[in-house]
Amino acid sequence: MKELSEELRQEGYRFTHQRQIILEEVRQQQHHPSAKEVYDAVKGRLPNISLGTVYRSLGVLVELGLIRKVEHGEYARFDANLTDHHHLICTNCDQLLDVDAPLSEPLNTQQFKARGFEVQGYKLELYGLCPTCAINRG
Amino acid sequence: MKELSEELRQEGYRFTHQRQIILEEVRQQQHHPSAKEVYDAVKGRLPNISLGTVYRSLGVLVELGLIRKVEHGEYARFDANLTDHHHLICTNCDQLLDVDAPLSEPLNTQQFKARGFEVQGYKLELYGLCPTCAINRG
DNA sequence: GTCAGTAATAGGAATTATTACTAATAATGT
DNA sequence: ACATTATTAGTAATAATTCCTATTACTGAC
Repeated sequence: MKELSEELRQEGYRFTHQRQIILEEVRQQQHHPSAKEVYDAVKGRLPNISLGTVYRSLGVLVELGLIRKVEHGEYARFDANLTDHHHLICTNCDQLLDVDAPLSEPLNTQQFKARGFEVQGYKLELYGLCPTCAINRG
Repeated sequence: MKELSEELRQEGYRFTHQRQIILEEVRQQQHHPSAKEVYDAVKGRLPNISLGTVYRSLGVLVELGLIRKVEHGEYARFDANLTDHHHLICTNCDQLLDVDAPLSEPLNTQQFKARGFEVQGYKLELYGLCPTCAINRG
């Protein structure tokens, strides 16, 4: 895996301590943290970090493709899991979970060509019960 | 199709003039209007309508399943097209368009059961070029 | 139709995620 | 080390959405 410093410099960005810590903290969180949650986590290591810096850094990291931004509900969440996976929003407990498996049959994006659409990618969001709620509710 | 008044009463809501007009206006818009755009359109017919009423009514209509809420970007958009369809966000012109065709091969939601997920539904968002931009950019 | 009960509304204030602004700081190339 | 300039901390501004309250107007019962 390429170094963060290299990735940043390649795009004309500077490699700062804040950006390194922020990326580390997003990678450490099991769930998908919001900007505020990243901010709180980083504050333990950089007490003077500002929320604006967190937002800006997260934006840069998304742009570099080092993390993914998941827009759901009232605030954005950030995801350092770059493997091909989908998200499930539990209709019972409202958690956002990784479904660590791509589709068993990859989506054929060519099927939309006949209608004039040139599909480059897609985002699949699943709704239903997470494993815990599925057991508890039968 | 069941009447709006009946749908509302069935869930304990009242049938108001505002709610009827709001539903009509969302149905009339070709694109996917934001709450503010619905508000502006309704204001032509009900000059004293308040933005809060629009938000509350849209929420009720979503709850009744008469319209769909599409969360994308900085504000929510509303969609009265209830047919099985997906949305494409054009990476060139940033428009949100209907792709009036479900998948040629329906998504098999059972494939996630082995991992403990009880999938009830899904939302597919496509990224790429809309027909107009696809032609202009080759 | 009239009336009482109460959900819904208009209008405006409050909330809150995110972005913008600015002087001070620190990463970078030489 | 030094000059350049992107980045930061701190704070103010923005904007979508929700909340609050007195007033209005649906609704069901008579």
